[in-house]
Amino acid sequence: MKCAWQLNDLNASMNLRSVFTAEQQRILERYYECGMINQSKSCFQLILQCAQETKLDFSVVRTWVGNKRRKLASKADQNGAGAQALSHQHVSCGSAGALVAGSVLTAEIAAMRSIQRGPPVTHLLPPQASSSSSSSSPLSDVILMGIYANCFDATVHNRTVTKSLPSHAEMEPPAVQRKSPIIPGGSSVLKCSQTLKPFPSRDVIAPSWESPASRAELRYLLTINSEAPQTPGKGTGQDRTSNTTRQNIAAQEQITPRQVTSDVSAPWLHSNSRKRTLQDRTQFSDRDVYTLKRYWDKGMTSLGSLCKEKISAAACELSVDTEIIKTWIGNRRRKYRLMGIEIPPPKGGPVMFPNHSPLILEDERQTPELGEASEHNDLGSLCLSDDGASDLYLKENDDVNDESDGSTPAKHVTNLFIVERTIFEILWNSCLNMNNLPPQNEEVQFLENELRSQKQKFSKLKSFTKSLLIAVRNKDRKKQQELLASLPQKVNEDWDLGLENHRESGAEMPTIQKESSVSEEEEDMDQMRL
DNA sequence: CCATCTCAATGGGGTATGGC
DNA sequence: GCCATACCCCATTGAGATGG
Repeated sequence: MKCAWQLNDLNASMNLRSVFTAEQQRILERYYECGMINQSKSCFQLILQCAQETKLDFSVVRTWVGNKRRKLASKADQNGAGAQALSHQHVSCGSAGALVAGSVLTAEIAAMRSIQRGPPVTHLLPPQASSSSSSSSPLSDVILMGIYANCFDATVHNRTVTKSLPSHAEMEPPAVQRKSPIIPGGSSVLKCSQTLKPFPSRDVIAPSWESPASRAELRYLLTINSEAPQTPGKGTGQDRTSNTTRQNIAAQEQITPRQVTSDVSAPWLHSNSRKRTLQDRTQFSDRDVYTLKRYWDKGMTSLGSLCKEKISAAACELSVDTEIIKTWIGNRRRKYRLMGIEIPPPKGGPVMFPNHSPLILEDERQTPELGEASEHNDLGSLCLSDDGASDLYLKENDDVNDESDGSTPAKHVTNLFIVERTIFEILWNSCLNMNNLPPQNEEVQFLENELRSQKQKFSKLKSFTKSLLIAVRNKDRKKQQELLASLPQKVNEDWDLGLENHRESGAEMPTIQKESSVSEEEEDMDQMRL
C-alpha cells in the first residue's frame, strides 16, 4: 500500500490520499460487484474484509465505496440510464445470488441451523430487530444465530473486546469455517447474506457483529448472562444502549427462540425503506458525551486525518468504532453551524488529559468544557449544552462577543464572565438535580464530584474576575499583568496562547479597552452577585 | 396515542488536493 | 489536465424520548 500519511505520519495533513495498486483496485472492484456497494453498516463486514485483504484502512475502503457509487451514478446519468446502473448492481447481484442461493447454503450452514436453532423459521433476534421487517430472512437467522450463540459462549468477551472491530474470525460461529477472503468463492455465511439480497443496501440487515451498538447490546447480553439478573433500568453509563433497548433485550432474553417467528416472505426483498434495527443507533451515555466533549475541546473537531489520533483515542476510550466518533463529530459540527457557533479549528496530535477518568475531577484539572474557555471557539462548546438555557444565554451575549476583537483582554474578560455565568447555571442546575436524586448511584457521585470541582473553580474565577475588573476600570496595567500572571494554570495557558496568536498575526500587545462593555459586564456581575 | 424533538446514521454534492 | 481520493457540508431518515 502506498499511503502517504503512513510514510510520513508526522507531516500528516489533510488530503494525503492513498494510491491504490492494481491489485488493490482489483480487490475493491471485486468486493463492489459482490455487494460492497454502500457505506452503511450493512456493508461494514464486507468493507472490513476488503480492508483486511487490501491492507487498506477501513475508512479508505469506505470512502472508495462512496466515490465509486458517485462515479457509477454520474456515468449512469450521462448514459441516460438513471439509476439503472446502480440498480443493475443490485439486481445482478441479487438475481445471481438468488440463483446460487441454494448452492451457497451449504450443508454445514444447514447443519448449524438445524443444530443451533431448531425449527427453521425461528431465530434469536430481538423482537425489535425483526420489527424492521428486514431481519427475518432465514439466512439472517443463520448469521445472527451464530453471532448470538457465539457471544453467549464467549465468556471472555467484555467491553474490552469491542475496542476494535472484531474480526469475523472472532465472532465466527464455530460450526462455520469461513475462508478468507470470502468473495472469490467458498461457502461463507457472508457470501450467503450478500448474494441472496436483491437490494443489498439500506434495508439489508447487516451481520450484526459489525454494529457498534449491537456490540454494546451483545455486551449487555453477556452481562446478563454471566451475572445475576439485573434490572434493566438506568445503567452505569458503560453501556451505549438506551434503557428502552435494554428492556427490549431483557424482554427478548425471556423469549425462547421458538417464540419468535420470522416472516418467511422476507419483506426486505421488496422494501426500499431505510428502516434499521433498533440496535443500529448508538446511544451515548452522559459520560460518553462528556468524554467526547472533552476531546472536542481538545481539537477533535474534524473528521480528517488531522484528528485521526484523537478520534482513535476517543474510540478506544469509549470502546466504539472510530466511525461512530466521526459521526458524532459530524453531527456536532452541524449543530454548531445551525446555532451559528464557530467550529473550533482541529488540532493535530494526540490528546493529553491530566487524568482520563471522568470520575476523578482534581482541583488542578481543567473543568470539562471550561478548560479552554478563553479560546474563542470553546466558548461555543461550553455553552452548547443540551439545555436551552445555556444556548439562550449564548445568544444573549452575541452582541458582547461581536464587539470584541477575539483576542483582546476585553474579550477574555467577556469570556470569563460568560464562563462564570455558565458555571453558575451549571451549578444551579446541578443543585436542582441533586436535590431530586437519591445519592446512591455512580452518576450521582459523578455529579457530586463535578459539582464540588465546579464550585471551587467558580469561586476562583469569580474572585479573579472581580480583581481584574477593578484593575481594568482603574487602568492599572501593572495590576492587570499581575493578575494575568497569577491566572490558574490552564486559563493562563490559553491566555498565553491567545496573546501568542495575536502576536503572530502581527498585532501589538493589546491594552484592555472596551470600557463600556466592561461596565455592562460589571453590572451583570453585580446582578449575579445579588 | 399522537405530535414533536433530538440525534445517530447515511448518501450525495461540492471541492481541494495529489498522483499520473 | 484529468482522475482518484479525501474531506466537508447538507438533507434526509428513522429510532427513541418526551410532553400534552
